[in-house]
Amino acid sequence: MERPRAPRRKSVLPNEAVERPDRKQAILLAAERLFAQHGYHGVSIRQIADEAGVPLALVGYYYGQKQELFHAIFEHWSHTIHERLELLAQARTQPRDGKSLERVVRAFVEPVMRMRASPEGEYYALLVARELAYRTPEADLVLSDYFDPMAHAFIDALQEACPGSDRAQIAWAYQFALGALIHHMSDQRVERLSQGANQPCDPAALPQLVAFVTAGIAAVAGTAGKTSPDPSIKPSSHRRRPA
Amino acid sequence: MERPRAPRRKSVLPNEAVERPDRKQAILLAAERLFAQHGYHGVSIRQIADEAGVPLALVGYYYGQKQELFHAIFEHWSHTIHERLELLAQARTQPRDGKSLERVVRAFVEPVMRMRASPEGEYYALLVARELAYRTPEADLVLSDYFDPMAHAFIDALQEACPGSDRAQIAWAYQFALGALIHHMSDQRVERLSQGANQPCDPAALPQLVAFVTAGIAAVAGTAGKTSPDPSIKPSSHRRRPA
DNA sequence: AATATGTTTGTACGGTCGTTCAATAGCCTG
DNA sequence: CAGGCTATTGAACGACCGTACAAACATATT
Repeated sequence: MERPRAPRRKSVLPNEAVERPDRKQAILLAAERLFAQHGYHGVSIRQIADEAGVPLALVGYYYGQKQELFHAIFEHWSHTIHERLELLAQARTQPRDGKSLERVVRAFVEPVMRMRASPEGEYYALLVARELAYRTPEADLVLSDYFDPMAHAFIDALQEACPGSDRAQIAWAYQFALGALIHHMSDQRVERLSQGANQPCDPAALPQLVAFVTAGIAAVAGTAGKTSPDPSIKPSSHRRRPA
Repeated sequence: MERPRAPRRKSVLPNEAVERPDRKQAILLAAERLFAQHGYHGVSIRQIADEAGVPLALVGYYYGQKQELFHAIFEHWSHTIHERLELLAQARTQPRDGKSLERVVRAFVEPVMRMRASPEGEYYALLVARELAYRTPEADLVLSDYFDPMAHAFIDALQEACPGSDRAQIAWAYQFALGALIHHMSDQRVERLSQGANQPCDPAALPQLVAFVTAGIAAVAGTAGKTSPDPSIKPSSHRRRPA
């Protein structure tokens, strides 16, 4: 009855040098690339099989239904989420000072930017950016399984770094920050709009994004940009003050 | 040969009180809603026809190919882009002062937020948020036709409001700001993540988003948050300075 | 009444979709 | 060699897809 979902790859290894190509992973990579480029409904299993260079039926053999193949992509990258959480935990152990907020923001932004180094990471980032915007129950499931815990951890850390801030406000700020990050990952217009000055994958964008998000969150949290233990700066009201 | 694309609605009106429902617009509204919810490839023409309460063939009669129907949605809302550009032009006539940047940001954010008042506007905003992330040639065409001119106008205005700023940096900042806005329009997780405190359409989010984007752009532009003619605040270096 | 023009429909074509299944091939264990 | 297990394959199923078309209908003009 049950489909042999995850066939083990040679429990003992007699002649590993045969170098049989890993067709299962080839399917996953092809699916990742195509889903990222054209969306879930824009890609057929036949296209995925062709892209991976395997016969059609092999896709179903390894991953079952189309939706399970889609889910397997996120499962395959789930370790990156744990890495982000570890980095966040490290940032949280640092002593509270004026740079706490920026440290949390860096833990939020930098791992994602690093992912773009490899083409597969680029495709995965694009996939996340695309499917986060959907409101289907399927996407919602992936979201709550993989991304909601991380979001809560970041919101908590941001609130810690912005003393006296309201959690609801921080939740708004997190939404805006996530939007800036996600759209940066998927946007290609910046080259056109900057008249060729900016490249979509330019690493020079990282400090700009960190500065943008840090200042934005600080503004929403009602601080003047720096926080806590420095009493020489008073946030006056809780909106920035013009001249 | 030619398909009668836009049949005129009663050149003379003999008995207007017959109240024949506008089926053509019903199709457009249904397409808008379904495309926004499930994406272009996730919706069939038959679903659209059912949702609109018209027979299948009527969709093709009025709008031709599926892609033309999709394009018609953006054409239907193109007036909102002109309104945003007018609002921006108004903001640009104001005298240059410390609030110039915030005025431009408001012209950028407020019309979009107002669109959410009506359900159709909500769907259109969702549709834009979804299709902007795509990299298909079709989406790119819609983008460059309708949204690139507006983006250039806003980048110019932002640079004006941030004296001494680099246009390439402003282009990055615009990308981040657009991401924050777009994701705010399409996100529904904020209710979960704020533990019920924030509603997706809460008008209270507007000042938060304005504050976030204004401070973020100012930070990227290298100013301390306020700009120009006030010499009492010096931007020190071009990164915010911690305690 | 006859005609012209635009609107509405049922129906059907060829094609692609996701999924399934029986059959084959390779390999390790008896 | 026989057996059991996994991997692999081609072919086919029913369902749905986008599109087209000719007939029926309504309305205004001749």
